[in-house]
Amino acid sequence: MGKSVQKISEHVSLIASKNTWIEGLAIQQLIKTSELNGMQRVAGMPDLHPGRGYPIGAAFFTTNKIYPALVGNDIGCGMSLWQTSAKVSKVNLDKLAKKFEHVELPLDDSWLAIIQSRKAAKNITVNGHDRTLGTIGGGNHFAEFQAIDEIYNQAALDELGLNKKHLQLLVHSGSRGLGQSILVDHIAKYNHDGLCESDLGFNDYMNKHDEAVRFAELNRELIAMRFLEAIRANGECSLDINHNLVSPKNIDGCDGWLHRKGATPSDKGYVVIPGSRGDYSYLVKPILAELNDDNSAMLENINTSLFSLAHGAGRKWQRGECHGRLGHKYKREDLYRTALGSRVVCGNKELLYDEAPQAYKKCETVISDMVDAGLIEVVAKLSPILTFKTNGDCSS
DNA sequence: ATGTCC
Repeated sequence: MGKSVQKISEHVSLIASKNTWIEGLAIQQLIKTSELNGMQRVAGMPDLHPGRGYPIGAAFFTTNKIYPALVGNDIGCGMSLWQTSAKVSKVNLDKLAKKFEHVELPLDDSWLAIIQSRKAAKNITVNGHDRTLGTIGGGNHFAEFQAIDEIYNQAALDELGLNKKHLQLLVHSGSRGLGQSILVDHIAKYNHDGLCESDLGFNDYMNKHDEAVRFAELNRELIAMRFLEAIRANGECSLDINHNLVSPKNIDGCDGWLHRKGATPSDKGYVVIPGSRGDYSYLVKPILAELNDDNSAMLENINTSLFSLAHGAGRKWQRGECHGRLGHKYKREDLYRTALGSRVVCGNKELLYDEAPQAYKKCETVISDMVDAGLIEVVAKLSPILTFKTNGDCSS
């Protein structure tokens, strides 16, 4: 179990076995970030990869101050899983792939009432970004129909109300332009110095941050609703977990702030760790310290992992270099089907290559690292059926 | 990541 937790320094750990490939630059960024003022502990997840200055796939625990730049621009980004009323056995891939022509446009006026009531219910008062509600965005964001492929813990699946016969819908998106504007405003005022709890801007950022988290949750809800509408099905949300956020947390008896950047919380119940569009995703049950207080080694792992897990398989290749690496071998048409037989809807050429399965690690290695570290139990394996990225501009 | 950078 200890083999998949690497101690990089006194307060920097990496949840990954020696065999799991992690880019050197990402480790450098992890160490650099650990040297920030007030930083108590840093934990890299097995999907750690380089970001813009700060790594992605990591959790950062500070006391007395927060670093909004560590959360990044996509405040509240996360994953939600919906069970649809549609049956897997009735899926016709050709027909299914054609049902999403309008899903990336702003929601039309027929959604106005539901948007207003859901905003009010979630205490979202910010205006000016409503046009992005219900839209997926770019990068690694997606909406993916999946089937439960293999079950390892039927009781857990029952607890979640999940049925193998039903088509599942996994949504990965965030707060779109809202989170971006909050970070840009913050950096313009405070640079990368972070904010002490006593600073005037602290509560202002945290209030805006918390609202952006709720906005991102609502965005995923509306994306799910419009995809369900597109296939004329009903659905129920099984889980919704944010992986980009900062929240108060007591760790090892110490009150502080836990920043998660591409790090899935392990203290919020069941989570889905998605593979690339050509790989399986895993529904997992985080193992809580309380359940293992008879096992000090496991407890220590849960603490050193900062109550966090990987948020995906992790990039192997940088964005932007994928077209060059794959272009000579794969034509554009080759990328609309995956090795698992699933389909891809993506109208943007660069995105099609950037998010190719080859650009990501095998999700199984990331999962087994966390199993070996005693952090999770795998509940079920989900296979992709149709991944929607964007209808996009087909000329690009 | 971004009503995206040229």
